[in-house]
Amino acid sequence: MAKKRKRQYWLFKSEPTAYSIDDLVKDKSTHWDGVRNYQVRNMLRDDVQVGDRVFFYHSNAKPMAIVGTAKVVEPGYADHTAFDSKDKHYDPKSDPDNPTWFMVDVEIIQKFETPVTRDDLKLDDVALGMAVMQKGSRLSITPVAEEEWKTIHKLAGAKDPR
DNA sequence: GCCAACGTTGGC
DNA sequence: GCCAACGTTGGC
Repeated sequence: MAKKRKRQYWLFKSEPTAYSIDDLVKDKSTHWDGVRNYQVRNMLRDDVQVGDRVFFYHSNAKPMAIVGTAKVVEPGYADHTAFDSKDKHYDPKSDPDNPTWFMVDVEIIQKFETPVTRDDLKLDDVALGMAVMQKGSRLSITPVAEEEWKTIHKLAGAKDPR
């Protein structure tokens, strides 16, 4: 039997005006579409796997915060919004037979009762080390260490369900 | 292949 | 609203 890959952790950014944690609570699961950055594309295509855990982060928001968690339920596949000329993220250069852009599906685990705000994150040494906290960090998806995953659950006063 | 101009992201 | 930090584009 093949050796089981260890679960990995990620942080996905979204502007709540575009898609918020409440939208995910309502939808239960969603396509994480619209990524148009090659570094992030590579992660969605190659690295993000079913069962991986995801922090949902609100960017450009009041407050900016980690607002909940989700899990990956479908690995990277073609982002069909790139093929739709009416879509905001339409990219005529992406060929359906050899797509440029990828997305994954995620499903809600929990919305934190107490979001962990960016200001909170600054006050914790472990949280402060997260990729999303580094100056100039613009990637909409970044890897998260297991220690960071646990620390943020503590800061949220939340359980980390299996 | 270089790099200046331009556009976008996203914190402050 | 400002602007730093990038990523992308296109002329050369």
